[in-house]
Amino acid sequence: MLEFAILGLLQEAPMHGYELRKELTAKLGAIRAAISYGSLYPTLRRLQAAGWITEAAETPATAEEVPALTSRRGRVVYTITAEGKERFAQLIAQAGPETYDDTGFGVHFAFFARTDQATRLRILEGRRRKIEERREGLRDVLGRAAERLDAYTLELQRHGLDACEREVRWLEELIANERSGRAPTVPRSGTTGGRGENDSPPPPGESRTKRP
Amino acid sequence: MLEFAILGLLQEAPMHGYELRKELTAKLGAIRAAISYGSLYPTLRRLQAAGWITEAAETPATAEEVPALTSRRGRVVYTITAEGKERFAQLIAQAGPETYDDTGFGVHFAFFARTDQATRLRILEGRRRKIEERREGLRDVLGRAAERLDAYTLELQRHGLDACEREVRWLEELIANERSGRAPTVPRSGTTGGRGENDSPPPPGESRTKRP
DNA sequence: GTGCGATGTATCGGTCCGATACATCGCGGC
DNA sequence: GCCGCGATGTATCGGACCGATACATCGCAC
Repeated sequence: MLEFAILGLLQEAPMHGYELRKELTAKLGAIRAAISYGSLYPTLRRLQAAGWITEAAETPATAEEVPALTSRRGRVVYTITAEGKERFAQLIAQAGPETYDDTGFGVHFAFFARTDQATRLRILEGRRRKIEERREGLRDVLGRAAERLDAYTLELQRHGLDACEREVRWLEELIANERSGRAPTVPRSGTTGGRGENDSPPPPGESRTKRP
Repeated sequence: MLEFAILGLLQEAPMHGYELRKELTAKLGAIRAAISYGSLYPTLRRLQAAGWITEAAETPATAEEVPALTSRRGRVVYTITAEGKERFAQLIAQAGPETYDDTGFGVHFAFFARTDQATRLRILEGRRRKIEERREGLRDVLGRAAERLDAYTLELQRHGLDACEREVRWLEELIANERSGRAPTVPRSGTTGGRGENDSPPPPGESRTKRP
């Protein structure tokens, strides 16, 4: 999962670890807490060993300009390689069962702009199927085993069931949009925040790269 | 987390591993997938080593009745000890930061029937605070960094923001109920499933033990 | 009689987290 | 002038948990 996210992000621009974590947090903030350095750095090491990324000490501006007096601990900038891009494409193509769990789906969705439409559709439908199964499980428990459980546990299941139904509806909208080639914008019913007129959806293009 | 859940469940009845997993899945189905044996068995080992639980080969009915012909691999039944109950109470009392993340909160909530009211309130408020923070983070990203992100990432954030707002409202209801001493039932607006008149909320008592 | 799904116990490698350590930089307050 | 403090930045270590895998029994349907 982390591997996938890193390869995805580094395609937008080379970055050093700290920056990577910040971007990752911004992009995935909806689905998981900030990722830990205890996972990030070893993963970067692993990706470098595999040849998907290269690491390079940051260039000290114009080299002569900066006096080596302070000798600041160089930031290590990571850049994705051609093999890394291939690897990313390959990871997108093979959507296994782990692609449909909460984290896996979220991460894949976050990089849908780099995913072809057929795969997007496949993933959305796989996720829907998975959530429908969870929903049925919760309905079963609430129906059959309700008397065995205390009021708090039941309330938890009801809340979970609610979330499932809501997500299925969300996915349905996204799937419908996907099929009709529209942008991934789901109509919101005023409940969200306040003003809701700042959307202006861009077309679902694949390109989104920072160019200096 | 697993330790907490196991100690909580074993207070309802002694169980063997497979059964434990099934009950755990039923009780926590709303918040996480089925737990893995790769975590369950080592954890049981650890709990036994610490003295919180005892393990015993299942008694073969009336001993003489059953012929040892088949010599079925005895199921190992785990029973919580007095120290284990103490440990559980202690784990409830000290609600650290990990009590408020998604999984931690869910597991604690599932055992609210064994938690005193003051602690319930504390945990609910801690969770609310945490979700409010996440919500603010998402609003920031959607407000400030919107133009940097693609349409899919934005849609993901919006969906997450929605979920946050919904959960905060849910928690508000639960907190209000808790303060007024009512049962943990949140009014549902028909959206859930179908019939919604089978509630009959029991009083929020602490007792819920299967007695044979 | 035989295959097959549920029941049941168990291990292993790998991913990820949380705590911790350490160093630099810029800024505001004293 | 200088001191602390929060942001920036890299890194490791132990432990929790997962997914795959292995292996054995039981009951039932075909």
